[in-house]
Formats: sequence, C-alpha cells, structure tokens
Amino acid sequence: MNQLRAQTRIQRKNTTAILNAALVVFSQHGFRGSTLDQIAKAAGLSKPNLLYYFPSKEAIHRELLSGQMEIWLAPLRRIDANGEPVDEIVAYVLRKLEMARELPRESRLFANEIVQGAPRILDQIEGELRDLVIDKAAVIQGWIDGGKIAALDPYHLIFSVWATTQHYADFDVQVRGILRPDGDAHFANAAKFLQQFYRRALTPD
Amino acid sequence: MNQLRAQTRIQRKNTTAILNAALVVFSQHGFRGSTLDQIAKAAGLSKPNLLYYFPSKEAIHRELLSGQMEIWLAPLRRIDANGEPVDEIVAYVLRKLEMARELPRESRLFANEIVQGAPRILDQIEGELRDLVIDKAAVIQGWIDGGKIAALDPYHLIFSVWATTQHYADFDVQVRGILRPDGDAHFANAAKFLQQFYRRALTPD
DNA sequence: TTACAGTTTGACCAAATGGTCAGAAACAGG
DNA sequence: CCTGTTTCTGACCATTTGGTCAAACTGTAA
Repeated sequence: MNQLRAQTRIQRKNTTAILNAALVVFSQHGFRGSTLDQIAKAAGLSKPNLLYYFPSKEAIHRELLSGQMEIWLAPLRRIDANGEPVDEIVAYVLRKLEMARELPRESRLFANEIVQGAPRILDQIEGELRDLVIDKAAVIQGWIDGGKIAALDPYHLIFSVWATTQHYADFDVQVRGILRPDGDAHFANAAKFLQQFYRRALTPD
Repeated sequence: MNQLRAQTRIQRKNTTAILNAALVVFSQHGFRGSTLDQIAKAAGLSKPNLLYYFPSKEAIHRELLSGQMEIWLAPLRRIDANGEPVDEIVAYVLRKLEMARELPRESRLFANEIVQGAPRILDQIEGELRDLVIDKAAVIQGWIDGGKIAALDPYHLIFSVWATTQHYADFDVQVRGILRPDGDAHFANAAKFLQQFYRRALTPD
C-alpha cells in the first residue's frame, strides 16, 4: 500500500484495528469464508469505512500476511550456526511451540492459506522462506558433517519442526477434543515430549 | 441420507460422481469457499440435479466427511498390541505417510475442516476418534511400562505422527515450493527421514 | 470563524450463491 | 405402445457479498 508510514493518529489506530479484526476473522474462516461485514463489525467500523483505509478485501489479507511473515520466520532465523547444535535445534522447537501457543491465530492464518494452495503468498514461500530454509539447512548439514548431530535430512527435519509445533495451533480443536485439557495445560506436556523426542533423535551415537 | 443402499445404477453412479467432485472442490477451497456450481460442473451435472441427489450443500459435505472418517482412522486402528513395538509405530508412520501421498485431498478435506474449528465434525472427533486414540495410547503406555520403547507421552507421540505425515499433504504447496521436487520424488526422502527419526527416538537406551 | 483536508456513512448496485419448482425427458415394465 | 416412475433442467427467487458514491461530518490550523 502506501509505503509512507500512516500520518494521522486516527489512521494508525483504525488501520491496526482493521488488521487485528481481520486476523481474528481470516484465521477462523479463511479468505473466502470471511466477509467484510464480519471484519468491519469486529473492528467497530462501517464497511465503507474499511474500504476507505484498504482498497479491497484482498488488500487487507495481503497486508496481514506480509506483515506477519517476518514474525513468523524469526524463530528459524535465530538458529545460530555457532551454538551447540542439539541445543540450538531443541531451542528452535520450543520457540516454535511457544509461538503456536501465543499466536495461534497467526498460525491458522497461514495454515488456511497454505492448505488451500497458498494462492496469495506462493511467491513469498518460493522466495524469502525458501532462501531462509536453504540457508539453515546448510547450517544443519554442517553440523551433521561435523558429527555434532545424527545424520537426518535437514529439510525434512525442519519440516518436522513446523509440523509438530504448529499442529498445536492449527489443529487446536482436535487436540483439545482428545485431551480435554484444562486451559493450556497440555502445552507443558507437549514441550516436554518434543524436547525429549528431538534430543533423543538428534544426539549422535 | 437414505440408509437403504442406493437402488438404481444411475443413482449409484451419480451419487459417487457428486462425492468425488465434492472431494476435489471442498478439499481445495474449504466448505464456505466451495460453490454448488463448482461441484456440479466437476461432477458433470446441473446444479438442480445435484440437489436432486442431496438436499443441500452441507449434506454433501457431511456425507463426504463421515464416509472418509473410517478410511482415515484405519492406519491407527491397525497398530497391533502384540507386534514388535518400535516396528509397529514406525510402520504406522509409514502407512500414514503413504496415505498423505495417495490421498492428499482427503487429508486436506479434514485439515480445512479442523483448522476452521471443525464445526461439522467436532462430535466425531470427541467421539470415535478420541476413543480410538485413548485405546492406542494405552497400548503404547503398556510398551513403555514394559521397557520396550522410550518413555514418551503416548498422546503427543500420536499427535506427532499425524503432524509429520499429514504435513506432506496439507502443506504440499509449501513443501514443493521449498524442495522443488520432481513429482513425488521427495516422499522417498520423507519416508527415510521419518523412519530414522522415529526409530532413533523410540528405541530404548 | 473560516476553510479545507481528512473521516464517516446511508443508500445503492451488480454479481454470486444456495435453493426451489414446474414441467420436460428418459426409462422401465406390462 | 402405454403408463407410471425416475431423472433432469431452465427459469426463477431471496439473500449475501464485495464494492461504489455522493454527501455529511469532524478535526484542525490559520
């Protein structure tokens, strides 16, 4: 959109109100399942007023996704080639799990988009996400070559981290339907499980 | 709907044509993102004709989901308490991965539904799925108590299997966007990775 | 107070969508 | 060939939805 930062205080307030509302709505119903009326109501604005700040429904969605992308990639980015390999990966897993607990809507926003073929962010997946993964996979491969961790395909290892952690956000209702947890109590068990799981699998013989 | 099996040959043919078409459409766009026109076109029928065989869009969706549920649970059901523990779980993982490869649309059908809060199958999740998981978790716990596999929370272990395997169906575009595989070539690597991963993590010290 | 940019909205529109219905075809058995 | 049933469809309807627009309102700075 407008690359200049929002000028007015009102503009900034309403823009963020819209994006917050859109996050709630889009993450629960997906792009097509969400309506401008829902978002407007959640933001406490009228529909025409939404369209005063954003040119279209798709523009809101696009802005949301690209705004969240950096936050979403941060945990992977923090993997440090100079750290202790197993600790680095386990810490990454726990960071991702923490994000799944604290930002489940953000996770489901991406999940909805990707399950349906990522029509609106395919370029970002094939671009910056791919570049980052290639970079970190090389780091992990270096650790493998140095005998610091077990020889496991770095790409599929990264996929497994995404899958196992985001599962607790994306499939939240299923997890809760089966465990019937008290609030977020099950996240402690998930953290313990994942820690043991990855440590056992990664620690070289 | 009609519990009596479809009588006419025409009825059986068109009903399955509709359900096949609905699987394609619903799995790609989710419930709300799909239209009767899309399904009708994919099935090669007119929209009123769809509604001659099913009373509503939701009825088609419901029928699809409940029809697929058994198929979907089968791999977990096959875990054998009398088998060799690590082999049983690894075999389960590979079975699930095979399903993700061969039935990705079915996987995404459920993924779409669950990510959006499972409004139409919550009862089945809290019912037969939950019962089955409790049953198999007990089997796994038995193996742990007998020192046959490492002590890892059985419930979260099962979740991890779902997550890591279905990831290759549900997040297919993302996986492909990163790996740029030739066809389904990456599934062989995924299978190898998961096999090593689970075997290392589960084999007791 | 005035003037003007920034903000908000009611009313409206065209398209899409789930669903209905009367009647037309197609089919089957006698 | 006749007749009743099953199958199919064009036309139609009400509602929802993304989006427009002219006009009204508000804040603010001179």
